[in-house]
Amino acid sequence: MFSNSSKYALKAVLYLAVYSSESNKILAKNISEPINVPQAYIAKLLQELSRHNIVSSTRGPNGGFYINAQNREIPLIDIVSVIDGANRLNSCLLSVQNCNNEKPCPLHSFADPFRTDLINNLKKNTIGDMAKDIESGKSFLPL
Amino acid sequence: MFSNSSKYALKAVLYLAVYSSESNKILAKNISEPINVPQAYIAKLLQELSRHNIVSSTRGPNGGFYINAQNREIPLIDIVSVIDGANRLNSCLLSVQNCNNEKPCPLHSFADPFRTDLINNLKKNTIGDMAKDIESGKSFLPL
DNA sequence: ATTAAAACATGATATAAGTCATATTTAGGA
DNA sequence: TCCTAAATATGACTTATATCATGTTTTAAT
Repeated sequence: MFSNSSKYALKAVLYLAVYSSESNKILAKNISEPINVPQAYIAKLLQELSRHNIVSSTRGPNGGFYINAQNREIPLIDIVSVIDGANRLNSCLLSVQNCNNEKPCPLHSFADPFRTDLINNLKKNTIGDMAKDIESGKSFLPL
Repeated sequence: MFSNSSKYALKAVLYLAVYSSESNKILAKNISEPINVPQAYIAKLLQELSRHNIVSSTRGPNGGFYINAQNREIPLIDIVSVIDGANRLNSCLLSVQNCNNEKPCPLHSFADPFRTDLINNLKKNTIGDMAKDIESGKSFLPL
């Protein structure tokens, strides 16, 4: 579904959304441990997200990564799109070229409502929305 | 979601279910073209499925692969399990260890009902069921 | 029996995904 | 202004997945 990289990126961004701010930046190496992802790897992913203005960062002493008000409004789908490419989620379960409701592959009816709904949720829900869920105890971040 | 190998395997099995029989075996190289999969690769996958009694085969002249009545009753999930392993479908969207309804990850509610549904469908529907759908024009096999 | 056609088994190669390491650039504080 | 802490950029390495190739065994027909 998602690549490992996207999963890591989502976790890291949500961690930042909950625990960081403009006045409380977090180092890549300090994100690594709580979300259980190798630090060099998460650093690389955060750099990529930073380049696309999905997370914020400053270099030098007291620098680090953080989520600002503007980042908070970004929908989750953008994270996945940057890391995995925009159309990874669009392909049919059997990777049949023109699989659609008119000419469905044999598994189309099992999967299509699922994927459509998932994509809509990823478009609708922002980083900030998810952070609120975590803060209110509706959902949990590992570990 | 599925690996390419599983997708190929599913396509090949469904192709056999529609076009083969005990008296009409099909060569690996003749499956390759209609389902758009390299022939050496599909041969390997069919051998694996044959070892697990999901497809039938006989060697020698007039041999080939085919689906018999017993194979026809096998649920689709078995194909995926043999190729991808049993628990690939079970993991949460973020690969959070103990993600469940009590302690859901932030994306749990987006994905869980659908994954459950997909798995149930793969368990419930057999190779024969899918073949019927194709034969009755309810669904289509590439190309 | 001999031969040929096919699956079967095994391993080699290629490509992509994931992980790690190092050097460079930027920014703040002494 | 100089030093240090951090992100950034780049590339090397590792592992998993996908693909290809070759030799071996089984089966049926002659």
